[in-house]
Amino acid sequence: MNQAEILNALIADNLVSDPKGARGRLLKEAARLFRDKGYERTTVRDLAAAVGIQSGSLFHHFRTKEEILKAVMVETIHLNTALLKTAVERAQTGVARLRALIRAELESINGQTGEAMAVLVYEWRSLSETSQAEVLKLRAIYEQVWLDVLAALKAEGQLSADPFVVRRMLTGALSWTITWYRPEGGGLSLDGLTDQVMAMMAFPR
Amino acid sequence: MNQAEILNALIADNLVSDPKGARGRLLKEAARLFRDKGYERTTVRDLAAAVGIQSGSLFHHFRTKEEILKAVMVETIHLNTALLKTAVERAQTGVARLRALIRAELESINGQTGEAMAVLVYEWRSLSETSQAEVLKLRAIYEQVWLDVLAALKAEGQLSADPFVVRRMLTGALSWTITWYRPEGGGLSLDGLTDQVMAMMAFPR
DNA sequence: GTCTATAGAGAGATAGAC
DNA sequence: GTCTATCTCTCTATAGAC
Repeated sequence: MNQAEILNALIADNLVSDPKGARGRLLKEAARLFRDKGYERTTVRDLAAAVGIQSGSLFHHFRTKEEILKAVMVETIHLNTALLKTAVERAQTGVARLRALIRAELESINGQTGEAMAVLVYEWRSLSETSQAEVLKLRAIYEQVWLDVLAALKAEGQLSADPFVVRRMLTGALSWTITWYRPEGGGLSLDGLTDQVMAMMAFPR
Repeated sequence: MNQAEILNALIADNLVSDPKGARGRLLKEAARLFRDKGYERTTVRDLAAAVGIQSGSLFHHFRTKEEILKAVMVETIHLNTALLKTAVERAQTGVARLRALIRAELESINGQTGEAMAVLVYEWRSLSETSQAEVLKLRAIYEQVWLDVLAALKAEGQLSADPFVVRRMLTGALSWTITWYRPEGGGLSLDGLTDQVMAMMAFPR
């Protein structure tokens, strides 16, 4: 399954909105605005204008502004969990699986769906506590993919640090790339960036 | 110079407000509130209540709410640059200097001044562009301390990845600890956490 | 499903008394 | 230097016409 096929399967299962529909288009624009200006500084008027309607019309699709934020986050996790699982299945060795995860997460953050991933990380506090709990449940599935790979590496003796700590450090390091890495810049490619991360990490020999 | 002496020297130079004075107390509370609720969700009424005055009285000390955010950031950089420089001066080898920097930054983030460091990282977008430029100049001094140590390590052949990329990855990884690391928890100490970061990193042998 | 119009709440900031 | 009182603006959300 390639990226487009994964997306289509998720749309068919109603886990992700069709980006061609009204809801999908709004969520895409919302993710971009939330990332650029932050959730609090983005007004419902901004959101409506981005899809060419009046602010009152938004509330036909979503009951509250916060519901939009939550939808962005939920759909982002569904999509990226699917992408992550596919990436890890293809790799054959422990180290290759780790590399595949790093590559996939860098792509999620800096690729087309990157706005939404950044929102997930940096707008967490703007979500109500009940919504946070809901999104956290979905996020746990995503995190488990990472932890399984890291725990296997540790068991093989390829990793000396604690898998939980390693994952958390990588979460911070990889999500932070959105603030400085510019894939268009011609300099470092996503593969090159992945190489750099792997080169930083210790694998006992 | 220990931590208290460094702070006193900065207060004497008017680079950091005395935490016993009105301005210093407000900035301390502001940092805590901005970290917990975010800058946008913290009202001037919240800020005033935290130091026991009415919201109108705030504007005798600061012209705008944003000026408070900027002051938090500026004083935080001054303090932590001084702490970082002191930490690196004490270490004797390249790897020891890197360890000292990691330890110092983890302490800045998770110690007493941690709220302010988190504000610096996560509320950046709330600062006006002109203020951003000003704070960025100060931040560059802090970053240069890191880059000098990493470049020396690279020259020694102790580091295979690019120093700029390594620093950025560490920025993300270390600042992210504020979201999950709980020093009081009894589990991992700051030294233990530093060990984990060092254990993750590759130093060619 | 989108429009216009607006309700209702809360925000940052100001003015003048003390 | 802090108070009370309040101005003005902007925000989210609602109501009802089309």
